[in-house]
Amino acid sequence: MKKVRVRFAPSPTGPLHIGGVRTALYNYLFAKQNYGDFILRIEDTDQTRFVPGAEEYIIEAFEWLGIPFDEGVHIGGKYGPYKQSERKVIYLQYALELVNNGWAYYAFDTPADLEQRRAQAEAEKKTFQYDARSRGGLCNSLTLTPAEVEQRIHADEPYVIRFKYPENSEILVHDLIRGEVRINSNLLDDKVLYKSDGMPTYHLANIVDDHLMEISHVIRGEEWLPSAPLHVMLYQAFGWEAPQFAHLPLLLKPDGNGKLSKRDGDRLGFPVFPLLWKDPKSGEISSGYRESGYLPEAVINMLALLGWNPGTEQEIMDLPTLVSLFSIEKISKSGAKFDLEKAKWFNHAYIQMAPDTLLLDLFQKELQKHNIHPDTDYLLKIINLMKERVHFIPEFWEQCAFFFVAPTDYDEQVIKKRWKPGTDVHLKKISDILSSVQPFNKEKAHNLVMEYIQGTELNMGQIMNSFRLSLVGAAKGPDMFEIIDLLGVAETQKRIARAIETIIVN
RNA sequence: GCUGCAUUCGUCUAGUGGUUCAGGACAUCAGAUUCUCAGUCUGAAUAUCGCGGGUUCGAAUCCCGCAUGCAGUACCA
Repeated sequence: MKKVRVRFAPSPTGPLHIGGVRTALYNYLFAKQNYGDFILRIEDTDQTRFVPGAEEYIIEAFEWLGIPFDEGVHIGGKYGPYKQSERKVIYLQYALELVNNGWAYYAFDTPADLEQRRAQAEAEKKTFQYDARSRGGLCNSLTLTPAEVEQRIHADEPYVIRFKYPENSEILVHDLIRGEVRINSNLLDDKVLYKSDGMPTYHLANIVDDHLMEISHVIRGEEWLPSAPLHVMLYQAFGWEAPQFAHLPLLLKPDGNGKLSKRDGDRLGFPVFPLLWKDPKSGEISSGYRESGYLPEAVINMLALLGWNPGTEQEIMDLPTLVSLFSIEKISKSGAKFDLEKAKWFNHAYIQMAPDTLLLDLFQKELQKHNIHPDTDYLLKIINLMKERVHFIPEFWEQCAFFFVAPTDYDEQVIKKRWKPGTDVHLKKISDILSSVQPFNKEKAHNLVMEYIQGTELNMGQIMNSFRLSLVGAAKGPDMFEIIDLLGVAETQKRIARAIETIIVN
């Protein structure tokens, strides 16, 4: 059997969309399951859309995700180069081969000419299509004499090479996900294969490269399905064996039904890109999963299940597990909406499974942003106490800040509800009780404080919440005596004193 | 407009003619965890399988039509 070789082929026109990441992931899973190769090819045949930094972004994104390539622009390989602009020289000969054997032709119509045709057709409520019916009336090597064609080319007149569809023939695309898709060639237009700027279009380049790189399976987004017949015909025209095709369903926006777009993310509060991206032209910033505090394993797991599932009830799966369970047959046919809540749940689950050393590293980076550099042991204790409450890495700061900085202001709602005249007296007493526990022991302190509260005939919630307010600044956080244990009795007493001083009840 | 693809709980989905008046997960709601918030645990509610016709003893599952949604329709990928 032929070796499985798949490719992920983005064009460097901006940051990598999360849908693209999923496409790449499915390619990777399929390749690895079949002991095949996973290749990164850059499709930069449109020079006008080139965006600096995009290629580096793509590579960095996969590094962060932990999805390695076997061959690609950044690592080379036997089938290089892996960037289409560097393969420029090879495409013309293939385009010419098609012209010579009658599968393609030169066309000299200018964009303006065609635009006019389209406008005219529209005025007549018709649609213009460059196809078997219209090509006889246009300016190309089918209507011009060979001498005229040669003369135009010699005069450096701009031209394109178009594919010549056979008239009225049924084209069959076999798709691994959708089964057989049929379309009549009359409905298709003679696509440009080779542009007047000397570059191939996607259609030509992708067929030539896939063939030369011995790609066995083309797994790509559904948006390519309409041009799949062209690709099938191209393989036929070259006399090459076509790879197998699988067209993936789209990733949809959470509200409405459209395709998930760049705008949706920041509008609805989740990233659409793996890494933060700053547009080099506009300076516009789009958030990334990495910077938003997602763990790459969680992103992969969540993405894998958006459009595929193993058919069992298992939801938490790491990369190796996904590799072993993946199958193209189980990919669903319809689009999947991104679900922020589920993503949150996955990330929380992965934070629970993450090794302390990783969490420590991530936590330290968060703290560095606030110029705080605490002791490692102290951090590890906080991580163990707090990790089950965090969904995203930045919460290690948002929810744990009070372990490093004493509160300066106190939640008004809580003051109003819990801080009554006399509260200060009780807190001072608790402060004294804490001093009496030598050495400090959280169970013992807990018992003594509870005993005291019972003696006061006061509601425990009242006292404990004002106490909490003094240490945390709000009515949230883990067990009070765990906090005291970490903060230390001296710091606790300082905070109590400060709260009493600051909070004055009328 | 034309062409193609799709259509099961709010969301992701299981299900491939019969122990399914449809199972799981997220979200939601309730209870528990005797300071808070979060988390966790337990439980509950939620889909007549887009609609209409067939085929069959029997259909979410097969066929046809319709509706809706999405994609494509560039010298972009």
